[in-house]
Amino acid sequence: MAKPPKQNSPITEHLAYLLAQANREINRQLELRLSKEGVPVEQWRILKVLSDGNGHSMGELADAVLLNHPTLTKMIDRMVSDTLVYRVQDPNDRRKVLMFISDRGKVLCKKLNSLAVDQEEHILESYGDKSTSELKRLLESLIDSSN
Amino acid sequence: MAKPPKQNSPITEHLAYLLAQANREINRQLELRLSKEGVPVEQWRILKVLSDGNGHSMGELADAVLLNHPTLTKMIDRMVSDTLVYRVQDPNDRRKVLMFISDRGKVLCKKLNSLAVDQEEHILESYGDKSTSELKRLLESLIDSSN
DNA sequence: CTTCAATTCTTGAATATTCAATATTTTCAA
DNA sequence: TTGAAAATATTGAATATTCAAGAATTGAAG
Repeated sequence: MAKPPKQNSPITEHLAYLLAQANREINRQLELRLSKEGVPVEQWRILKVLSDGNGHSMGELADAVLLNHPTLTKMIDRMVSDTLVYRVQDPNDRRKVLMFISDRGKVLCKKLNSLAVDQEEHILESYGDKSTSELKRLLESLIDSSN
Repeated sequence: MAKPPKQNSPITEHLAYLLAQANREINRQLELRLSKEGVPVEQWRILKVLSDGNGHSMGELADAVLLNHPTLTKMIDRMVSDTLVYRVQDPNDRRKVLMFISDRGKVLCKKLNSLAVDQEEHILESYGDKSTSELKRLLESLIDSSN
């Protein structure tokens, strides 16, 4: 018996495409809210990571906020100008720079957090509690299995 | 009774972050494979959409491949130089440009498809059949509910 | 018909990102 | 202890993306 003709799946069925599409849409919505404070999503991520009050090296930060090093350096330059964060040389390893959040940064971060929470709540409403937590679980496990 | 203190969820728990992280990782893997043919992911998407043989307008394409118009125009310029695609003015609406895939584009697209299929199979292996289809389902539904 | 608004695509300037190279410091082997 | 290799962050040039404006065409109201 002949093989069935291998139908060429449209791009919309690829996992990579669905992820890109969903990411784009959710990110667009988040951007929209954060733009109320004139802050790009990446800066919110940076502030959020630093808001534990500890110093974080640039490399650590770059991993955490999904930016590569040079891009992060330049974004941090802007944030330092805006006095949202500041640099301190790591006394234990002087190759490293430790980043800290400023008081002004903390205030801004709180505002941004509540804008972001707004969005999460909006998603919960339209998409459902159960779907959301299931989706999160699956995404975490996908990320795990990719390492 | 006092409310429990609202603990500030770390960024890694936000849906927007998980999506960005998963997208980044899967995209990185796909890029790696497609780089064997020296083609960026977006160009593969373009070729794949055009490989139905029909003409697609720039606006339609931009939506389909998740690029904004000027970025797409410039990428298409490159692909025209490489004779992978070509432009035809839409006879029914001369504001529009219809994009078509060339024979050379078709040949390349086939090679790229098999590289992409490799990746999907790799994901299926490490992540599982069931999780994958469930994740796809949830992503589709999230995208739906966002419109 | 004519005109004005809307649609579609492209262009050029401003901005952002990336790659490769550099500077500094640490690590570790000889 | 010295010197080479690795790790960390930044810089500058090359590249890519985005925003705002422009050109061409269509649609539609008066």
